[in-house]
Amino acid sequence: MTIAPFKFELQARQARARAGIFHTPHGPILTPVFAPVGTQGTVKAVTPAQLSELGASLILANTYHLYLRPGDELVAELGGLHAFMNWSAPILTDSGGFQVFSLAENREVNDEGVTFKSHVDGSVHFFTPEKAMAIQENLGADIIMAFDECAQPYERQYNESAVKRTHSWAERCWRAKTRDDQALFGIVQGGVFPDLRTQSAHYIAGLDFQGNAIGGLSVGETKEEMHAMLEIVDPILPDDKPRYLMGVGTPADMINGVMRGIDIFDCVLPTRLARHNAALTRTERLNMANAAYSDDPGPLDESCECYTCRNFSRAYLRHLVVAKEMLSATLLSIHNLHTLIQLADDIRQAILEARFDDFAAQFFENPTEE
RNA sequence: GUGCCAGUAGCUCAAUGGCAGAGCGCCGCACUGUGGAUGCGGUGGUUGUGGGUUCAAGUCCCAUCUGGCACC
Repeated sequence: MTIAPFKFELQARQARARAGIFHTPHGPILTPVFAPVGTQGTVKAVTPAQLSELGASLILANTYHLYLRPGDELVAELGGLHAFMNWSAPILTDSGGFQVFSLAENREVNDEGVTFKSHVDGSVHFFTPEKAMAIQENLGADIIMAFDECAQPYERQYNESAVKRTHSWAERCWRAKTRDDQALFGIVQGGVFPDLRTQSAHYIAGLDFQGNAIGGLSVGETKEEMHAMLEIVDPILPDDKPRYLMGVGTPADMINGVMRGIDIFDCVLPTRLARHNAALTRTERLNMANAAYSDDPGPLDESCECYTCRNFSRAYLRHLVVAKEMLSATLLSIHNLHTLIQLADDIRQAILEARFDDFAAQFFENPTEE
């Protein structure tokens, strides 16, 4: 594995918070960054052109979903994921580990890999670390993820064997990787248990990935538990590699994450909530189905400069939501993504200008949804 | 005009003479490496109207109103 096109350049730091640039073959990622999720090769309800306008610099896609449909080999034949979905900026593919455990049925795990039934058609499949690498190489994202075992996302069991398996799989991913134009990130697991997280962070750090991720958080544990795990893991992971907190989160989660050394975030929340009628601001959620907005002529958020807030009233958005018009998902997705992307950018500027402490303090002064 | 059928929640409909309910809607909540999904909670009634029988009537009887159908 060579490291050729990838370089993480740290530009500024304040306490544990960092601002940097991660260079990839499809351009730089300015961190901290929020990555919209486009599981099936599309950020739902939003066009690539709209994503660009939002300032998205990195988006996610998913190995499990694209392998099942339309198939990674087809994507490769059609020129890879960037060409297929017409997105020329960086892409990260998740390995499918999480989905195998959260979506697939009848899974059976052993040290070799995972057998599972497709949630699409019930067909049976077998994933191994090597297979997850091969699929991700066919897809061709800039950042690819190690295949991990996310220990029963909704349980809180002390699962040391799952952590050890994740380590062995991480090493197999590292060995199986063949392309040098993709960065491979390892994933720290260990649930809410300090000793497992410590052990996992040391192991993953030792494999010298081009970036490191923290998985298995924000799956039902408390905020205190999540923060504690980040504080344990952070000093162990190499300082000169980007750190990615998988699946997180809300505006407050992002600030809390940056305070604990995180550089990259992704979350389905802004786009999922948009499809479920909610608008996100930095401090609250507005349920746009609420009758209270039926005659409200103002924008979603007075201080927001997104396309939706510049052009549409709350009353109109509420009408679209109640009438179940598709445009409601698009306009709310644009707003919600803007909220998080802009927040990441503001955090970055604050770090670069050495005022992130004040920024965070000011944020938490106001009541938030937490 | 005569006969038959039907009137129960905003809508479509349940309910042996025995606590008037469901689905949808409406109001609200949840959603964190995405199933445009789903789950949860709440609001909701002079049973068309007026009498009567009965311990007890949405239910049985009488009258009446409205709608539908059939026949003159």
